[in-house]
Amino acid sequence: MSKFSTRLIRWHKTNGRKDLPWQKKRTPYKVWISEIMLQQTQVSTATPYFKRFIKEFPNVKKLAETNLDHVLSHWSGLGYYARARNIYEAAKIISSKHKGKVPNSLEELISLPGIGKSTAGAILALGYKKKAAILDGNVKRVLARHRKIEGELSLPSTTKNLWQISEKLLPNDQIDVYTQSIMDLGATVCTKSNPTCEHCPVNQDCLALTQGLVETLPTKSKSKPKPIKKVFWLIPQGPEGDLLLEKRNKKGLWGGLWSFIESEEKEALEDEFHSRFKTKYLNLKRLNKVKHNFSHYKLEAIPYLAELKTQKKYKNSVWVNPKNVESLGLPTPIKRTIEQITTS
DNA sequence: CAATCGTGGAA
DNA sequence: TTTCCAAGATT
Repeated sequence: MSKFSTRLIRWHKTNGRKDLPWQKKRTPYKVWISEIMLQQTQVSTATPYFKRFIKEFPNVKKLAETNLDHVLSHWSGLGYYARARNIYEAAKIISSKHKGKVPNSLEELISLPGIGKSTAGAILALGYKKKAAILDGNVKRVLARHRKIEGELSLPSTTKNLWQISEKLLPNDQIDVYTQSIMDLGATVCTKSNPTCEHCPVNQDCLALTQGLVETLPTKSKSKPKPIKKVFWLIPQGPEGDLLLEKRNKKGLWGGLWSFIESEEKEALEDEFHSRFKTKYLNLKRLNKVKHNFSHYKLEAIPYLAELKTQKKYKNSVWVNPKNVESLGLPTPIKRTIEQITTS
């Protein structure tokens, strides 16, 4: 039986994915952008975002020369917006300290914001064909099954163990093909549910398959119930129908994106309104409740449209035509609420 | 170490 | 309908 890596590389020639948008004219820059977009994100979701992003920011220089709002507008709807903030900050660092060239060492890559050990490994292996290990969700699942690693995935000890295995399996040649192959195997064969082990190139010595543990590995920790957060949104509307959005703090949820005035108490929201606008709204219209699931809590928002006689300028705020918000970085529930307004 | 940080699709 | 989780990093 040939080596694990040899079998994977061979399997990739006929079964691997080779036409993903970031695989065409592959460059370290494209590998970097795609790896960030694909963090905790499925290929089908990231694909249209990647195409748009590369078209707008074809290289590090273009990215470094723009502004954060512009970057966020191209990330709107993709989630985990710290990734966009970090990508922009990293681009400026690469531009100023690395002459616009994506670094090719593990230490330099990891020192950049948003790039951890796995993403750095992917950039090295796929972008520079340098021997480096990755450990994403796919690889964790493949290795946990193949080597029968029964510890909970969330435990640092398990992660450490899997890193060692991942590094030990690396081939000396065709590291780029191998890296792509093990990800493809996890994505298409060694899937979390209904894996097709009969098509697996390393099924001969897979301990999970031999011992009937494929369905139970990797071991996942039981998740806690998500709390529900209830908020009210206030949406000032000018006489022409424009809406007032305000920029959220750079840190935290939806950092740097445009959102509505928010409070957990409706009274506090009205107080906020009076202190800021020094006027009474003509009408207060309750819109449909908005439900949204985050990774760590559930949000229920009740939006109120507050019609104003005039629209003045306010700090960190912008009046926008609700039919023309494409250029703004908007969280998905905010975008949906605006659509609710335009179609009502 | 545990919590935080989005979203859409699959089951 | 609800739960789970997908090419993780940061604090």
